[in-house]
Amino acid sequence: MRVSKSFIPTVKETPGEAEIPSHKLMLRSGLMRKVASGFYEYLPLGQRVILKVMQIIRGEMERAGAQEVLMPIMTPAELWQETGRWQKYGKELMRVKDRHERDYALGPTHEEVVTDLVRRELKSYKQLPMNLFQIATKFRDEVRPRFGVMRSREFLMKDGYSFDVDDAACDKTYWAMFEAYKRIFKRCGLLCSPVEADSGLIGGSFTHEFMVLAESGEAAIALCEACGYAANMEKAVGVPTPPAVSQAASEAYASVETPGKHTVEHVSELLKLPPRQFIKTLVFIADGKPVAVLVRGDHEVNEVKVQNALGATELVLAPAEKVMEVTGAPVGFAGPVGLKGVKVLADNALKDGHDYVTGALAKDKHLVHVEIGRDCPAPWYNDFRSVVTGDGCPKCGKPLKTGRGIEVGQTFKLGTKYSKAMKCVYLGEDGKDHETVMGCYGIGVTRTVGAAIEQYNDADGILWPISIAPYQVHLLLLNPADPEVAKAADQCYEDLKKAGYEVLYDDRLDATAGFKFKDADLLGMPLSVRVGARGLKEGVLEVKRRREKEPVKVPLARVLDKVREMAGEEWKLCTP
RNA sequence: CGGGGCGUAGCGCAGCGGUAGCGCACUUGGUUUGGGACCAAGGGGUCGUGAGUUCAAAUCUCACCGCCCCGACCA
Repeated sequence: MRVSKSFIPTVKETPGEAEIPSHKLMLRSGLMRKVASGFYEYLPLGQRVILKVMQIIRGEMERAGAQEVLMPIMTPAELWQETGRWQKYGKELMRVKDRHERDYALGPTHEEVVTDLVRRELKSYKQLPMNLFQIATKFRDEVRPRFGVMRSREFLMKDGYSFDVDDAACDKTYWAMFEAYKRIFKRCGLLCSPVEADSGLIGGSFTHEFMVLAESGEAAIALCEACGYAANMEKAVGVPTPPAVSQAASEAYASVETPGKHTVEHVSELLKLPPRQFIKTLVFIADGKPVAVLVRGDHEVNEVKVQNALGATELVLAPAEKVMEVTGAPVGFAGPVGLKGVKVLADNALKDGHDYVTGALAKDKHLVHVEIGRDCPAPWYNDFRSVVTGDGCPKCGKPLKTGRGIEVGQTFKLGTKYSKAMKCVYLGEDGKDHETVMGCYGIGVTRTVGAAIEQYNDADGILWPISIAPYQVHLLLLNPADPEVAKAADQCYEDLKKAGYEVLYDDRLDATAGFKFKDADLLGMPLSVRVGARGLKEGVLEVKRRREKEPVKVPLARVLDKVREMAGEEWKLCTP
């Protein structure tokens, strides 16, 4: 493609609306433009990247035995009512009415639609397994769209759904999809790790999120570099650092004055005892009932874990008045000793410690030398806290790291949740009806593009992995006014195309060499070939990898070889 | 939905009661051409919308709309 004939509106200055690198660069490099908050137009370069990601996904899904279909974006309300999600999905579900006032939802995901399709066609176990996917536009009316394509209201998603005869068969499909996902992201050139994630209240199911590590990621994760364990913070388990005191206190607990000190930090300073020796007591309201959760002073309560353990549908931190009512003291002085009428949960990390400091259930007072079990009833121990840096890996014990990630895909074993609600059954060998066991598998296509940029950029622009780069080679004509140079560049363009490369040829007459270099860095094609009068005098062109600082001078006749060699290096980075 | 910020030329911004500005981009001509060239001449605006205050509003007041950030939320 000749730049002179193409629609690639690059801009020098970053539009004010963009905050994170991928968003800034997608606008600056002319990949997309915004129509309204959360809605974007993808321009030719952006669309090429999207198509490449889609092709990789298609290839791997088919390789793993899934078949592509296309379902409607607009879906009848009745289907959503069958599973209760017409209500449950809330405002995020975009709803529209047709001229007859019938309700529809613009699909945010397609479990209902695909399950309806399959139940209508599925008769016998002989038709299973069935694994269908589509790549289509999805709508989610996000409360706060942000970061460009990272959280938009309309986006491209690959969504796949599998139907199996039983749990074991579903597991097999699940792991096949899991492997396919690893290959997909690797082929896109992404460093991506599957992490265990919270599966909410759906019992017996499990799920993995595929995370691209990036500062700007919205999800917090914990990972072990030693053994590869990785989990979403909602789910991650850590081996706590040892307790401050491992010997039981010999003396009875005693009250100390701690006027105005209502945080662990402040009391810790006052008493000159480490936060690890504290019991932090938080009061929550779970489905209307107060519960107290105890964690060590250097730990934080993980609300998702508490909620799951209680089986509660709603969990909120208790307001100050409620804390007063339950503990008889203002916020900051709660403790387990003498606490009555409340269910008490304690994090496992408290189990091995002794001689704790805790709130005294009275204003400006704390207790020291507290022994759980001696001074208060033994609470319900479980994992109720979030992993912190320094915790040990639950698998290998090495230190865990915490970081942030962008969720580009998720695999989910659904079980019979939808097949039961929608009666998606098949006739088994035994002559009886059985519910299908389902899995669902999503990939945010547009988000994957953003994540790639998030992972690969520098001060000058994007560094595309070759597998998803809009073009593989960026050819720069540096002296367009010089007929010799122009001729050589034209020839090079033809040669590269003939050799099978996708070439973006900057043949513009009105742009200076410097301008073209800047554009090339911004656009980020993995390889560039520079044709200039300077080099031509010596009979050479310059070939450069975007990731390298300096170009390599190559004799005219050897340019194709050099490009092939460098392209080969780039492809290695995208090969599973 | 709560808190904060911003809407002035395509983009980035200044102006903050008295004639609408700057840089980049764009058009034309000329000189240039290896890291976002230079000179000259141009084109482009109901200052987000609507009310109000005032002799006079981009500027002050109110309402609405839009956009961005933090939070809540995210099968």
